[in-house]
Amino acid sequence: MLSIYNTLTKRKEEFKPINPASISMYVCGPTVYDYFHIGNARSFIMADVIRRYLEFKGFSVKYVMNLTDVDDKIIKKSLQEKKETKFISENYVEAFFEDIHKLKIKPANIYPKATEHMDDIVKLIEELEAKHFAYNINGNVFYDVSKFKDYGKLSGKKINELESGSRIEINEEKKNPLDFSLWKKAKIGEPYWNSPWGNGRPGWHIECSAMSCKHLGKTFDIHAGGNDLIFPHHENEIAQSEAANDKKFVNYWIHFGFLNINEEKMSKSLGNFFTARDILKKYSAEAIRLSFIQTHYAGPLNFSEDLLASSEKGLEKLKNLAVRIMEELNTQNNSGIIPAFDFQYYEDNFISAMDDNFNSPQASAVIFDFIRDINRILAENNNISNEFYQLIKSFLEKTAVGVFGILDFSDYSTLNSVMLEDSLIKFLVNLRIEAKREKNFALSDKIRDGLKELGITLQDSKDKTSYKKYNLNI
RNA sequence: GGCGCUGUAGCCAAGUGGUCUAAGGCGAAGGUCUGCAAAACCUUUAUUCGUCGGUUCGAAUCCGACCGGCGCCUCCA
Repeated sequence: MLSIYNTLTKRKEEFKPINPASISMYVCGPTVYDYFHIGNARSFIMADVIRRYLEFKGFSVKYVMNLTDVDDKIIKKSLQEKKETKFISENYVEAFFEDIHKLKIKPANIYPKATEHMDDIVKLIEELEAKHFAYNINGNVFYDVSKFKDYGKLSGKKINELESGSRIEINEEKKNPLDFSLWKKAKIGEPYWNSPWGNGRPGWHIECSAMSCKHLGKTFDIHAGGNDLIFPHHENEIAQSEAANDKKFVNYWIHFGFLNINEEKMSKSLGNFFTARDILKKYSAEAIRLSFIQTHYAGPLNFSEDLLASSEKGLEKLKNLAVRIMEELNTQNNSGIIPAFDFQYYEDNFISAMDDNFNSPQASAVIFDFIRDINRILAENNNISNEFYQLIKSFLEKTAVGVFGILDFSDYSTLNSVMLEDSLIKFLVNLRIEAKREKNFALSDKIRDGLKELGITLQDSKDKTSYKKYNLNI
């Protein structure tokens, strides 16, 4: 049974999909005014892991991630760089797709853009206006928070307490300081769209209500995003959607913890800001993913180069086993033994960890236990049948490859191929074996060191020499 | 001021009433194997879970106080 911690109820709840044949999941995507940072990457990767696990469980998932391409920050950037907003947003949309591809994030089914849903947005605001949840002041339309009686139910905030917080900027036009913009009147030089209230653009929250409803329906299963979106963004989405539709907006709210640098929130102003793009220049996507997977999604994550380096090392174990499997599977051995090994035990443990609110750190521990125990079996037995290697592979295919995305067997599939490069390596390896036989260790070491410089590592075992090519992804 | 999260080995990090004399990764030490390496395996590395009390047959896990760290309430994943 899969249980999920729901921010709305502050409890772990059994996951009951509206329609088990197709789970509806919406994740808040980026505002495309810059390359996304490593904190964004954490949310995107953990949402990806959740999505992959739901698919592992046999669900089909309709996964929607919005791209916010109308926004103050985009306008600001366009003024700074003296380029059209459309140019800025398109540029960073492209960069976004490049980065998530590099991070091995499965693409969403739909990436709706705000600029392509203006009709839906305008229609939603009109509905809110007709139901008296919205008011128009000189072309600026606001949501009247006082009309929505459940306001604050997600974030646990109360309207009167928020007002006394006094950190809210007073806007003369608003009836209540907490009221938020649904439609902003265009200023000179800003991009605008036509509407019943004049030329303008949508407020920040309305696009998500409009687009999620359009693509997933008035009520859908899962809505996920970073912790800081709980208030006001998600709170306001609920207010808009439920006021307009008279239906519960979302069944399960999932929120991701922050990524901190030196125990502090990463932010541009603190100067501890890293884009995913920059991190990817130095560390593999798999190491980034494993670093995140080894911390629970809801808690804070202390990010550092040490963390990535330690994940990179941990990954070696997994890769070494994968290489070995692929080598063995390239030989024909169907007559060997099949050692006793309870694959089901590991799979059951993996599932029960992930079923418990996606406890990926525990599930990753199951994979590492599996690797250790399999390596022991491989060390203790000779002449193992390919069938056994196939079973190992299929466990890893389901877990490390399928759910976590930290391994890709296709990286190793050409390892023992008949390609020229491999033939040459084999030739040198055989030359070295001859040298070793003649106790000419100076020559054998020279060959090994020479290959090492080219990124090829040799490993001797009792009866043969295998090799490993680094930088396979590059 | 309001709301919420958090403090577990050298580092990262699960576990939230008994199977915990506490998983997993990194690091460190020793060993097996090897011409030497590498890889892999084995052993060791927290009698203890911020501090002090309480509840309980039993607590890292519940309650209270205290000390420390962080976040949200304003754009933010």
